[in-house]
Amino acid sequence: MQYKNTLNLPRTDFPMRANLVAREPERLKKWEEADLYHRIQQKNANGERFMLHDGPPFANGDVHIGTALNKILKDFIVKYQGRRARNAPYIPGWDCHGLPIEFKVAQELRKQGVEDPDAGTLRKACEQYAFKYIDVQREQFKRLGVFGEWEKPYLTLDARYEAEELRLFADIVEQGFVFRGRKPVYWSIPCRTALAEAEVEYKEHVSQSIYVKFPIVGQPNTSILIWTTTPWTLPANLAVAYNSTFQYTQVQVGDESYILSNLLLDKVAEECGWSDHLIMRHLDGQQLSSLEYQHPFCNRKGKLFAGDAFVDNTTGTGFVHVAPGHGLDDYMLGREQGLPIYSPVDDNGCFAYSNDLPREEQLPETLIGKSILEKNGTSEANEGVLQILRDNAALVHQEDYSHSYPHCWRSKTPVIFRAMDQWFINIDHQDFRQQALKAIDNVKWVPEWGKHRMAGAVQSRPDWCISRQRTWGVPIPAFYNADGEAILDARVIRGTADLIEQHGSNVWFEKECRELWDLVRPNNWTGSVPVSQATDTLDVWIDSGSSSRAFLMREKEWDPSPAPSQDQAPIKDDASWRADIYLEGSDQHRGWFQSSLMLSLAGNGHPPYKTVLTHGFMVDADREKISKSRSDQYELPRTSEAYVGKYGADILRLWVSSQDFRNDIVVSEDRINKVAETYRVIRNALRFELSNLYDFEPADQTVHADHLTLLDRWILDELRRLEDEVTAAYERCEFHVVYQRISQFASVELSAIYHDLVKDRLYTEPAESESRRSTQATLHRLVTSLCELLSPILTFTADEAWEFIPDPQKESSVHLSWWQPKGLSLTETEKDQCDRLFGIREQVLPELEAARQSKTIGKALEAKVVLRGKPEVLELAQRKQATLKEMLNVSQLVIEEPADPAEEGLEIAVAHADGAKCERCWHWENDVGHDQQHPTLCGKCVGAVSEQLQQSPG
RNA sequence: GGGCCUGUAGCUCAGCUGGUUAGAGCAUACGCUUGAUAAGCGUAGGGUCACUGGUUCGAGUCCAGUCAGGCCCA
Repeated sequence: MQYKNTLNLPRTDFPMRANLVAREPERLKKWEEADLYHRIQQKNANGERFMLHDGPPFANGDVHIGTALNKILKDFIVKYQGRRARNAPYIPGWDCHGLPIEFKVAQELRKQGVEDPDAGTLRKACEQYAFKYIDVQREQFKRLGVFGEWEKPYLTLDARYEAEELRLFADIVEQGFVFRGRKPVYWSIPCRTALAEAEVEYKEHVSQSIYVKFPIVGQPNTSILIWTTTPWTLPANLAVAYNSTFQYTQVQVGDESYILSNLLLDKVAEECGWSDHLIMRHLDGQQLSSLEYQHPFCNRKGKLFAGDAFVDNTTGTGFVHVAPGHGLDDYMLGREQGLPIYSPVDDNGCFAYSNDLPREEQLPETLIGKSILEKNGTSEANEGVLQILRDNAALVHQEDYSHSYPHCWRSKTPVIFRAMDQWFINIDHQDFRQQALKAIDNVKWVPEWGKHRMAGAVQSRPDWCISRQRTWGVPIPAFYNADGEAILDARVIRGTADLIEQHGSNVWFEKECRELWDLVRPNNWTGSVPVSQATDTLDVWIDSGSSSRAFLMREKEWDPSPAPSQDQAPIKDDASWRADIYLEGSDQHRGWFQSSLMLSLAGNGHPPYKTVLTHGFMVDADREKISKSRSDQYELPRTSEAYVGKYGADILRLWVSSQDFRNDIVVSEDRINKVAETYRVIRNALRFELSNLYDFEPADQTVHADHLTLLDRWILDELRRLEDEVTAAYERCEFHVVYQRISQFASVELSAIYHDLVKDRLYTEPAESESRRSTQATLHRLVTSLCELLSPILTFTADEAWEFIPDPQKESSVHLSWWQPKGLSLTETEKDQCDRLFGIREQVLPELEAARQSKTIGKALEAKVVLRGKPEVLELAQRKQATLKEMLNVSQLVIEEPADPAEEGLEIAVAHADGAKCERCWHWENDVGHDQQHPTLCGKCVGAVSEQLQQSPG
C-alpha cells in the first residue's frame, strides 16, 4: 500500500516559479478591468486625508531607472496609506514645457525641411511631442504596478494649469516681487537668438590669450596685469577680480612695474620673456581692495574685488578682468558690487553704444560697428581692440590659446555672452528671504539635513531670472509701448489668464498685439498703449513650481475620486490644501522643492508641503554616477523597461525597497539578482503556507487563539512583533527596514523554524486533528498578514497569493484590504516557557549536528536525544516533553535524572533512535510492526490510517 | 573651489545618548535531506568598523584632518 497517499501532503496551484515578466501584465489587465484604483479610493473616501503630491517628470524619452525608483517609492507610501484606511489619492503629473522638447522638435522639423517655424507651428509640434511621451511614460509607470489617476493626470500644458500659474504670477507681480533687469545669456550671432545651455556645444577653439596692463591710479608706471582670452570684452570691463587667498607680488621689469599672483609669476615671466625681473614687494587682498585702476583705453576707472570663486591659480595672472555684461561670474560680481550690467553689443554682434554708461565713458568711436563674429579665425572686434592696446602700449603678451569653448548648435560658430533685459523675482523683496528661511524651519525634512541644505540654497540664491527667450512655454503676459518700455501689470496678467483658460496659451502667440490687448486690457487702464506683446516665456521652474496653486488648491477638480460624505466636518485650517508629502531626489533642493516653496510662500502665504522626503541618486556597482558615456559598458540600458522586461516589476520594487534610499542607490545586475533570491525565499514561504491550507475552511475550522498549541502561539507572537515593527517602518518610510524584517522573518522564524517543525504534524496527523487545525489556523493568519504587509512592495505577488487564501469573507484584492493585526501576545508564563524550551533546543542542535557529522544519524528523525539533569532543571522539559520533542524534530526524547546527583546543568546525549522506521511518518518507533494489517507502521500511524479508511471506505 | 551628504563582513542592513571577545539575513564552502524538491535544514569561514591623528580609564559611536564617492553651486 502506498502510505504516502494517506498523508496530508501540501497541494497548491500557487506556482513556485513566479514568471513575473509574463504574468504581471495579466494582473494589470485584471486590475484595470476591476477599476481597482477607484475602488480603493471609494472605500477610503471617508478616511483621513493623505496627499502625496507628485513632482512632475519631464515628458521626454523613456522612463529612466531613476525615475522608476522615484515613482515606486511614492507608490509604497500611497499604497501603505491606503491599506491603513486613509484617503490617499495619487494624481500623477507631467512637466510638459521647456527647452529639451523645443530643441528636439526644432531638429525634427528641420529634418522635414522646416527651417524657421513660426511660434504656432513649433508650439503645436511641441505639444504633440509632449503628449506622445506622456503616453509612453504612462504605460511604463503603470507597468511598474504604480496605482494612480493615470487617465486624468495634471499637465503643465493644460489650459487650466497655465491659467492658474499666471494667476499666481499675477499675485506675485502685484506684491512687487518682479522687476526688469539685465543678465548675460548665450547669444548666437548668425541666428540672432539667445541660446540655452542645452543648445550649446563645447568644441576646441583657438582664442587670443593676452596679458594687458591696467595702470594703477596714483602709482606711475605701475600696473596690475590681467589675463583674458576674449579681447573684445575689454571695452565692457568695469572691474578686476583677484583671489583673496592668493599672495600677490609686485615685480620690476625695466621701467615698468607689474602686480600679479605669486604662484603664476614664473610662468608669466617665461611667457613674456622677462629675464631680470625684481620682486619688489608682496601684497594681500586687503591691499589690493584699496587700489583703483585706469581702463587701458576707455575714459573711466575701475576697482578690484575679491572673486575667489572663479579666480584660479592654474592659468593667467591671478587677475581676471570683469565685464558684468559678458560673463556669468562677472555678472554676479557686478550685481554684488552694484556695477552696471554694461554690454555695448547689438543684436548683430557688433559694438554699439549702450544706455548703461554715459557716452563719454564708453568705448572709443573707432570700435563702433565692428563685428565680433569670427571670419577665418579672426574678428574685427578682437583685432580692433588688440590694435588699440598696442597703440597704447598696454599689450604685454599675446599668443594663440586653444581651449574648449561654447558654440551654437545650429550655426556652429562660437557664441558670445551678452547681457539682455530679463524679468526677475526679487528674493529680498519685503524681507522675503528671511520669511522663506523661517518657513523652511516649520517643514519636516527627511532626512533632517535636508533642512540645512534647503536653507543654504535659499540663503545663497541670487535673484530668480524667470524669463526665457523661448517659444515652448507659458508666455509672460508683458507688452511693450512705443518707447520700448515693458508693461507688466497684475490685472493684465489675470485677463490673460482668463483668455488662456478658454483658448490655451497659443492664443498669445497667434493674435496680433492690438487684438490681444483689447481682450486683456483692464477697464480703467490709464497707462501707455502697447505696440507689441512680449515673446518671452516663463522659466519652466515657474510651471512646476506653481502646482501648489494650479493643482493642490484646486485638487478636487483634478481628482475625480468620490468626495467624503457630508457628515465629515470641513477642515478649518486655512492651509488645509497643503500636501502631506513631497518626495523627490536630493537635486530638487535647488529645483522643485525650492521653486514650489518660493512661489507658494509668496503667492499663497504658506509652504506647499508639510513634509519633504528626499532620495539619493543611482550609482553604478562601483558607486560612481551612471554616465551616458559609459552606457555601452552596462549590462542593461538604464531604463525602467529594460529592468522590468528582464526581472519583472516586483523584483524591481523589492530591489527599491531593499536599500536605504536616503543614500545613493546602487544599481547593478548582481544586486538585483541577490534581491531576486530573497524574493524566492518570500515566495516559497507564502507557497508553503498556502499549500497546507487546501482543506482548511476558516469559517468553521478555525481554532480560537486561546486554544492554539504553544508553538503556534509562539510564531504568532513573533508575527505580532513583525507587524508592529513593519508598520512603524512604513510610517517612517523606512522601506529597507520592512525588507530586512520580512525577509529575515521568512527565512529564519518561518522557514528554518516554524515551517520546518510543523511539517510533521501537518502531514502525518489525521486531517481533522486539533493540532493540525491549530497549525492551519496559524498558517492562515500568517499568510494573510504577510500578504498585507508585503502588498505595498510586492504589489503583484501579494495579490496573487491573496487569491489563494481560503476565505470567503476576504476582499477581492489585497489592495482593498485594511490591515488587521493577525499576531497575538504570549502570556508572561508562555513567554518564559518558550524562551527556556528554545534555549534547550539551542543546546541540543549542535549535538545533533555532531551526530550527523559522525554518521550516527542522517536526519534528525533518526535520533534519540537523552537529557539528563536535576529535576528542577528538567521540570519544564518533562512537562512539555511532546512540544520539546517536536521542536527538536527527533523521534525519541528521554528525560532522566543524572547518574551523578552532584552534576549541575544539563547533559545531552544523542544516539540512533530505537525501534524501526515507520514507513508513513518516518519516525523511529518501538511499536512498528505491532499491527498485523499495517506491519510497517507505528501505532500512531495505524490509528491515523484506520480513521481515514473508516471515513472514506473504498 | 564652496555648500550638503555618504563610507561597518563579497552584498543589503543593525549597532540608541561612547562601555564587556562588532551583530543579522543573503551569498560562499562543507555536510544532511529528497513528503515545500529548479525547494528545505544544519555547520563553518569571513570585518585593523575608509585612512590618520586627537579627546577619554575606554571610540564603529565624540573632535580635527586626509582619501574615495554622490547631489547642488561656482
